[in-house]
Amino acid sequence: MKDVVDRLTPLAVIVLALLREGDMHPYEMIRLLRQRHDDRLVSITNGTMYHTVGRLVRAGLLAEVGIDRAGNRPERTTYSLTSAGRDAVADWVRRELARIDRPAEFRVALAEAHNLARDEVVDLLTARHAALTAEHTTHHHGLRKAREREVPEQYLVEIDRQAALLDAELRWTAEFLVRLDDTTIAWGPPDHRVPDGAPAH
Amino acid sequence: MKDVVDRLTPLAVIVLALLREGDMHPYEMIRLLRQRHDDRLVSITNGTMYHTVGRLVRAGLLAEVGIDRAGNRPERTTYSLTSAGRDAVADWVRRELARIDRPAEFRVALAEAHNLARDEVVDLLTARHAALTAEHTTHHHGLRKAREREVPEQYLVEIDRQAALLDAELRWTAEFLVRLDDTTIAWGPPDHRVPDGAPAH
DNA sequence: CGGCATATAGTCCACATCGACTAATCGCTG
DNA sequence: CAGCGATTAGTCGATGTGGACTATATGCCG
Repeated sequence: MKDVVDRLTPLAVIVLALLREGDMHPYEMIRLLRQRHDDRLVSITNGTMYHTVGRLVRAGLLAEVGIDRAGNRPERTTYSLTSAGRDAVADWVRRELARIDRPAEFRVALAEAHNLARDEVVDLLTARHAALTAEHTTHHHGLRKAREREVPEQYLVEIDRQAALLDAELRWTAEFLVRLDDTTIAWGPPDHRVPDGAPAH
Repeated sequence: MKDVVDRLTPLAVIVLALLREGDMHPYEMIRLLRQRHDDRLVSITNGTMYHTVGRLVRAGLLAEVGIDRAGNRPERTTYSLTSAGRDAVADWVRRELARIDRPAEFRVALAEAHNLARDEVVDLLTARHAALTAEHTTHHHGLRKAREREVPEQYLVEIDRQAALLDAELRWTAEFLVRLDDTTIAWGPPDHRVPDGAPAH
C-alpha cells in the first residue's frame, strides 16, 4: 500500500489543515477558504472539494460525524479530522518543505508550516536552502556555457528569468531562516527547543 | 464555438511550437523535448502526449501526414502543423505573455515568445510589467496593514515570500525590456520595427 | 551467441479537475 | 408582498493527467 501521504493533493492538505479548527461541512470549507484567500494557493471549485473530501474519508483521514438538515435544504454532512489525518498533514509538509521541484506544493507547505515545530522547520528549510544553492550553481554554470557557445539569447530568456527568481528565493530563504532561528517570529506548536537558560533535562 | 486557443494546455503549445521545425511522430516529440529539457516547463508522459496530439488533430491544428513502419514495430504516425496551428501558438503566447496569474503558463509563453515579433513582445511585457506593479503595491499594502493589526507573523510567511519573488520578477522584467528594446538581443521572426535611419514605409 | 537491459512506439485505465447544473431559501426592492 | 437575484449545499459529466502495460528491436557483456 503506497503511503497515503504520497497521494495527497494540495487542496487535500489545505482541507485537513483547516479541519484542525473544528468540524465542518464541505460547503463551509469552501466559504472559509475563499474568504481567507486560500484560493490564491490552489484553485477551489465545488466539484473538486466534494470529490477531495470523499477521497479523504475513504483514506481514513476524515470521518463523517453527522448529517443535519435545516429546513428543506440539502443535507449537510459534517466531517471531522482523524488523528491519522492530523499526522498526514505534518508528514506531507515535512516532505514538501525541503523539496525544490513542485513550486505550487511548496507554497502550500510553507503556508501550513506552522503545524510543525520551529526547529523542525529550521532543519527542513536549511536542507532546502542547500538544494537551492546547488541548483543555483548548475543553473548559472549552464547559462555561462550556453553563452560561450553563442546560443542565441532568445532561447535563454526563460532560463535567465528562472535564474533571477532562484537568486531571490535563495536570499529570502536565508533571511527567513535567520528570523526563525533567533525567535523574532512567534511560532505556533510546542517548541522543542531548550528554553533560555534552562538545562536540557 | 469557444475559441480553440482557450483550450490549449501548455504541453499542446509546446508541441505546436516544436512542429514548426518539421513533421514528426509523437514518440520523437517526446524524445526531443526531453533532450532539450522542456520537461522542465511541463511534465511529459506518454499518455498525455498521445492524447494531446489526438486533440490537436481533432481541433484542426495538426494533420496526419503519413503512417510508415520500420520492420515489425508499431506504426509511426507522422503529424504536420497546419496554418491554423501556427496561428494558435502565436495567439496563445500573446494572451499568456501579459497575464500575471498562471505562472506555469507564463514560463511556457516566455520560452516560446520568439514566435512573436520583437515589438509585440515589448508591448505585451510592458503591459505585464504594469500589472505586476499593481499587484506589487496591493501586496505590500496588505502586508503592512496585517502587521499593523498584529497578525501573527507565522501566518504571513507565505505572503512575505511571494512579495519577495514579485520584487525579483519586477526587476527582471524591467531589465529584460531594456535589453529587448535596445536590440541587444537578436530576435527570431521578422521585425516589424522601422530599421535604423530608414523612413517608415 | 544466449540472455538481459534498454530503446522504440504506442495503448489503456484509474483518478483528479473544472464547470455546468439542480434546487431550495434568504434578502431586498418596488 | 410579488418577484428576482444571491446564497446555500451538493451532484454530475466531460476532459486532462499520470502511470502501468504491451510488444518488438537493438546493444552489449561475458
